[in-house]
Amino acid sequence: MTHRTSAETGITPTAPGFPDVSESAIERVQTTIIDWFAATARPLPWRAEGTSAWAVLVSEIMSQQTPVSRVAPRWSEWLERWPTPADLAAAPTAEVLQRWDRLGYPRRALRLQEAARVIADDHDNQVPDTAAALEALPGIGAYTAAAVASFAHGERTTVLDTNVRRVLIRVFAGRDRPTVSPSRRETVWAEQFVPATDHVAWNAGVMEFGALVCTARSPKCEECPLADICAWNLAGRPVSASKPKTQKWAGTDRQLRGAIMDVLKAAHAEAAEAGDRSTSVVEGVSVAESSSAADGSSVVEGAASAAAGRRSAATDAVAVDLFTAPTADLDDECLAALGPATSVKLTTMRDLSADADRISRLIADLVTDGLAHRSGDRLSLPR
DNA sequence: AACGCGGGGAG
DNA sequence: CTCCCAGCGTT
Repeated sequence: MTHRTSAETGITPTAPGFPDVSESAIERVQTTIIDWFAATARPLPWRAEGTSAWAVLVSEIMSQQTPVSRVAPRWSEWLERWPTPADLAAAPTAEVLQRWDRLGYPRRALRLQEAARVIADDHDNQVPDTAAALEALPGIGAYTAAAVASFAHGERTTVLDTNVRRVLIRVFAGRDRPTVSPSRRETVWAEQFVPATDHVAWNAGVMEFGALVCTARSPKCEECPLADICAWNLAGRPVSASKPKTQKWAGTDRQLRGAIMDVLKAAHAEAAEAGDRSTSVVEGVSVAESSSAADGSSVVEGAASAAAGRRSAATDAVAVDLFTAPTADLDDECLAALGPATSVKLTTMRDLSADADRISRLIADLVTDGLAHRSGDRLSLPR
């Protein structure tokens, strides 16, 4: 029996935004979602019988802000390469970032390896089985901790991702979309919807329901089994006035950081390709000042040689230069002459003209963040 | 609470 | 083009 307050007792006023909900409505929605999930759940690879808790944890980290369709291939490769936390803990970080591929937010890969080391060292290589213990690990917040505890261990937790929040807000609060991040009050409010039994099916089901039916962009209300009870639908699906402004991408620091990481990965791959097994890698990015390339021609030469890579006789290293030249100076013909690793990204950089200062700052940030390693004027993926 | 952080695919 | 995606950590 759920303890209720507010309307029934008159002691606590119903909080605006997170209204009190009747027991019958809760039970109706729970049953509908759980039945719907049993009938229509996608066969995601990490839902297969026998998936280890570690594999579930990896899937959750990879899925943070990344569509599951892009996660699946990387997830399979990771688990084949690093079947347990100890395997990942012992891996070279350069390889970890390389195999993270283009999932985005590569810092997640670093945090995942850190978590693996904590699990291997402090938890006997076993993924913690409570949300509280999981949340203490690097890169694991409230959502991921609850999800892993529920899906991998069967703990009754409140899983509150963007999908769940949207479903609950629409069905029970009649609003279009949740706020940017869940408040403490919303989290407490959401707990009442998790059933005493079948909570794993509820957690997975309501998340899946938000991903497939109650979607953000074009919700499929015509085929929604909750259409008759959904407060948002019954209210005529009002659209909230202001939405959070979208983040720019072209020309931003984030894009440039990604471009630098691309260069480092390409250099790393090229060094590996060259069979440099003993020293393992030697990659580098040297930041060249562009002031001497005002006429443009030397910029092209420099860029071309950078794309081709440069082999150092002394170390058999591959060096890649990242130039700070204005992209405007590179016409299409010149860009076509560039190698794939550098040219593609640099062409989309709007104001790379900016400055060596900017690139230097971002490189320093990457080193600080642990995404790059600096040795003299050479930059590489971290060991 | 607000911000920074990647990258891609759908509308 | 804009929006959105199984968020987290820092300020």
